This record gives sequence, C-alpha cells and structure tokens, in this order.
Amino acid sequence: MVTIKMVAQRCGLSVGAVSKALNHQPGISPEKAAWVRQVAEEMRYYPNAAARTLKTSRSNNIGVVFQNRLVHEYFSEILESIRAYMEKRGYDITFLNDERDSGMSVYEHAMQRQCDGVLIAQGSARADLDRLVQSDIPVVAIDQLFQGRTAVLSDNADSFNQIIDYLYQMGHRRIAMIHGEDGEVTRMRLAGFHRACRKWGLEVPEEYVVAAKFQEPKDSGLATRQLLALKNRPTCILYPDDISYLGGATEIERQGLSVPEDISCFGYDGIRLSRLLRPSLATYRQDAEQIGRRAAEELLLAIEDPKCYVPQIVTVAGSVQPGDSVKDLNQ
Amino acid sequence: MVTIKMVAQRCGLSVGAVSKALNHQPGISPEKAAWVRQVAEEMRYYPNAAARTLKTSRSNNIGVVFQNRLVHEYFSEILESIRAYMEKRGYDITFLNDERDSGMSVYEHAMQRQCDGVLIAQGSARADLDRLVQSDIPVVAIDQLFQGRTAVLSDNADSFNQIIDYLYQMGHRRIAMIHGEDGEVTRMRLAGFHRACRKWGLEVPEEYVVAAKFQEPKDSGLATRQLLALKNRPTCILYPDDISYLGGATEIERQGLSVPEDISCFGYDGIRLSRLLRPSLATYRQDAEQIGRRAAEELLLAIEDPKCYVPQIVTVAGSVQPGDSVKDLNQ
DNA sequence: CTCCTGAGATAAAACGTTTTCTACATCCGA
DNA sequence: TCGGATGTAGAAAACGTTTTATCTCAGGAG
Repeated sequence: MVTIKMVAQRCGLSVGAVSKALNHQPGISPEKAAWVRQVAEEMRYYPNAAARTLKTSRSNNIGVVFQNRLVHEYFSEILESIRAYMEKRGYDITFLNDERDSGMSVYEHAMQRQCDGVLIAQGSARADLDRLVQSDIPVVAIDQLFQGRTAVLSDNADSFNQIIDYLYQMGHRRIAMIHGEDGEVTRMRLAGFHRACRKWGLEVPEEYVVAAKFQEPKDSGLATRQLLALKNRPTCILYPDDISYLGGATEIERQGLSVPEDISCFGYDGIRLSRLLRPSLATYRQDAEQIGRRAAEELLLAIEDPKCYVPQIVTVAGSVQPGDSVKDLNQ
Repeated sequence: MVTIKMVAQRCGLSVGAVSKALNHQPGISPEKAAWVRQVAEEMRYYPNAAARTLKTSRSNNIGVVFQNRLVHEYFSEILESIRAYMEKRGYDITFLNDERDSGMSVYEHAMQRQCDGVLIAQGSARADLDRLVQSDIPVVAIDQLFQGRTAVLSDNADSFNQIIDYLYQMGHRRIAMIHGEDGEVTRMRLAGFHRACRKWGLEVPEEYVVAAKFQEPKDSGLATRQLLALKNRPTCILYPDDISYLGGATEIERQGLSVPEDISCFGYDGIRLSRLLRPSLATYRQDAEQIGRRAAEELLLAIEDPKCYVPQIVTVAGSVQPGDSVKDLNQ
C-alpha cells in the first residue's frame, strides 16, 4: 500500500500539503498541486478508504438491503442498474443484512459501516427497517412506501389502465385478476384494475379477484384452477408476475385447455423470458433499469444535500408488451 | 454513534481495558470483562468498522467481482448463496467494479477497501484481473481457472457423462451439441461430451458441434437452424444453457417442427423456470447454491490462514433433471 | 527601514480502534 | 519484613487520513 506519507516524502512536502493538493483545496499553489497530483498518479496512490471514512465519516459506500429476492429477474435487473449507476458516481455498494448473529439491526449495521445512504428493495421485515427509516441516514425505497421517504416504483395503478385498454381492444370483457401479497403495490394495482374496468363499463364479479403470492407458480396454479372452475369463466387472467403465469399455464394445460385458444393470459414484469415463450407472453414491462437508476439518483441527491432534499414518490412508466398469450376476440 | 470511549466512561475504565474485554483478550479480570460486555450490549455499542479496519487492516468485508451477469439466474443463485453464507460468518460483501472513472484496477479497488478476500465470478476482462490474481489477496474464482488459485465449478466434464448416459438410455444415438464461448468451461464440456459419446460408441460428425454464445437465444436459434438443415439430422440437441434452449425452441417451432416429437432438446443449468416450461425442459442442474457456498468456504479458509492454505480445484456435483423435452425413442 | 498582510507551507490534533508498554497492587516465598 | 512474581489496569502510540491552527517568508505600504 502506498500511503499519502510516501507521496509527501517523494514530493518533499508535508502530508497536509499533499492532502490539499489531492482534494483540490486552497492553501497550496496551483502549479505545485497539479504536480503533486501527477506524482500521486504515477505512484498509483489511492487514499485508504478506512482512514478517510474514519476522518470524514463519509464512506462512499451505500448499503442495499435486498433479502433473498436476488433470484427474481426483476430485482436482479434493478440491482444491476443500481450497481452500474453507483459505480459511475464513485460509490461502492454493500449488502446490508438483517439476519446477523449479533443482534445488530439494519440500522446499526449501516451505522457501523458508515453507509452514506441505504436503498431498500424488499418487502417484509418492516419492524427491523423502521429504525433505519426513522433515522437520519438517507434512504430510498423501491416498490415500497415509507413515511417521509422517497419511493421509486412503477405506476402500478396506471399500468392497469394500459393493460385493460389493451385487453378491451382485443375484445375481452370478462377479465380476472390474480394478485400478490398485500402491500402498497398490490393495493395500487387492485385500485387501478377496478378503476380501469369501471372506465370501460366492465363488471368485475368478486370471484374474479383472487389472492396468491408473488413469484409462486404453485400458488398461481391454484388460483387459476379456482378461476377455471367458475361457471362464468373469464376470458383472460391477469397474473401478478411472469413467473406466476407459468404456474397458471401449467394448470390450464392440465385441465386440457390451451393458451390462448381457450383462455388468454397476461403477465407482469416483462422479464426477458416472456418474449421467448411460446406462445409469447403478453405482459406489462416494468422498466427495471430505469427504476434502479432513478432510485440511485434520488439517493445521491439526498446524500449530497440532506437539508434541501425533499422526499417524493417517483413513478416510472412501463408499457404493455403485446404477445400471443392474449387472443384477439374480435376476429 | 456510541463509541468505545463512552462505554469506557460509563464503566469507569480506560478505553484499552474495554477493548480487551470486548475482544476477549487477557489483561482484564474475567468477571469485569463479562460485565463490560454486558454494558456494551445494553448501550448498543458496535465498533466502528472504519476505525477497526484502519487499525487491524482487516475489514470483514469481501469483494465480489461480478460484471453484468447478475441477471442470469444461475449467477444470481450463486451470489445469493455467497451472501447468505458470508453473512452468517460475519462478513459483508461489496461489489468490486473495474470500470471506475478513476483508472483504478480491481486490485487497487480491493486494496483501497482493504477487502479480506475476493470472489471472482465472471469471465472476461482477464487482463484487469491478472494483477489481482497475482497479488497476495486471497482469491477464489468461480467457473474459471487461475494459476495457483482455487476454483469452484461444476464437474463440467462428468456432467456430460451423465447427460449422454441419460440420452442413450432414452434411445438417442445422434446427439448434437451447441456450446458457448471458448473458455475452460466450454473446453471441459466439449471434452466430456466427446468422451461420453465414445464410451457408448456414438459417432459425432463434425457438423454436430456448433458454436454459439452463452445466454443468447438468438445465437442458439441460428445454431439450431444450422443443425436442423443437416441431411442427417440429430435426434437431440444439447444447449449451453436453459435460456439458449428457448431460442432454439423458437427456431424449431418456426420450422414447423415440435419438441420433443420431432426433435429432443436438453438444457444446462436447471434454472427454476426449466421445470415450469411446457414441455418441461430436461436439463443438467448445476448446484448453484452449493457452488456459491463452497467458494465462500474456501475463501474464508484462505483468509484465515493464508500460509497453510493450499489452492485446489473444487468440483461440485450436479445432476440430470429429466423432462419432457427429451423423447423416449424406445417406445 | 519597519510593519503589516497574506499566501504558501508545516505541524499537530483528531477520527475510533487495537496493542504495546508501563505502572501499580497484591500475594507468596524466603 | 522484604523482594520478586503475577495479574490487572491505565497511558500512549499507531493506523492513514483530513483539517485547523500555526509558522515563515515575501512583498507592499507607510
């Protein structure tokens, strides 16, 4: 490790002078400063992160709490987007885990590592997060709303406006919805769904709305069976995510039916795979890349000027991705 | 932030004494030490990571270099497994990026952050990694071989032993293989494929082996078209990964053929999705969870006793996951 | 010629730990 | 009773920075 002391020695200057030069601070002549910077670069000097953090209490490190949702493509994309953006801005990212043996909370973990800010991209464990959210560490949440904190998410309500528009134009009038666990996202989606249906004058029998879990093909399979058993069967089923659709499709086939001939299906997320399936999956594509980037941007704003930062709810537009899983009933 | 000084003050002891108590070091009476620890816990004291790192030059932080493969389920699973294990062992993980604006290499980045060790889980950018690999930072690589460094990967050669056994028993004699980019993994797989075919006396015409890229449906689609155009068409096609299979399946359907009636297909990886497809995908399931865990274990061994650690190549067993995409030709 | 000003540089403190070195009792054996 | 172990505690240095306060030395004004 080459330290600032070595650079100072080589330059024949004091440590303080070198520090000023490297940080572009006054108190050293511009020419000498430039020279020092050049020498430092040649020596491949990079300031020790720990020392700098200790002194300045800024770590250039942001924490991400992610739970185990890493394996869902939608979240992976978000994380990748965050990573790429933060990297460009000179920040590292560290996973913040709650389940440590030591009874450390996420908040304490973040404090201990002196994270400049934290991104929350998970649903459960609210209790543990509260402490963090109420602290004065800058926080931005994804797909989740916290009092007084910025949240970034798809326009879940409006998405159903687009979706129902699309389905209506395809001639669908009996549309059922399988939704995920309760939470802001689900509530927004349900509201959007009902509003959009009302707009077109579509009736939504109570039994057309059935609960399942996100990303659980088995659950959505069960829900699908329920819907298929109805006397007045829907012509189209909306799934809470693309993976759930796969569970539904399995069930549909098991009943001797086929997509989209006997029943149409519509996903959510628009993971890469949806386009590769046969029939290709009509779905609502969430712009994960954008969601991640916006979240990162907001967090940096909050970090750089906490006093002036005003929290807000940022919605990111997605779009209907047409596909063969929805039959055109007009023909 | 509650510091050790506050704890010392509260206990009426010196900072040094408290430090010894907390770290279970001699030089303080056991009873008093226990009491100090209790007080510290009550005060919710957690040692400042930066200060500790600065002093001890151990960060309890390990670097992971991951490129943009985050969005591939196989790698996501590995990462998640690593994360879970490291967390249990009290380590945090930080992404190490090469592409920083500052001309910092991965090595310098790891040094700057004082990473106790680094996990490499990517393919390209060898040049940049060399410096890291040749340093004396503990390193473990996944799916990649470095001179004198531990590598963890599936038994790519033996996997084809199992795969060909399975296919042979299903009556297949003409088996084609689409493989990914050149590299250890691909080389091992090709060798294993040829060896297994020889074992069963299967002839492998040159045109049965065609190159594509990993995780690129379009590429594998092209390769598939090539294979389908052969006079002596194979009865089964092996794909470099499950996602590539999807590209192949699209092409097969486009030609008016169907899986598995006209041609059987076999994937690689065994991502969750493979079981949800219809027809379900026969594939080789890599034990990503185990791969991640073993890599993490090895890295910690290397960290804890660098002198005694001996690098090795760790192969993790996977298994054939049968599926409907392979037709039983015996019937 | 002296005094003041201000720029440019240094010295030193501080951040929160760990660790080494030193000091002080206490206890035991002679 | 005294000297030397022994065990417990404190003081202080160090890790590599940043930052504040202090110093030095020109140069210009009076």
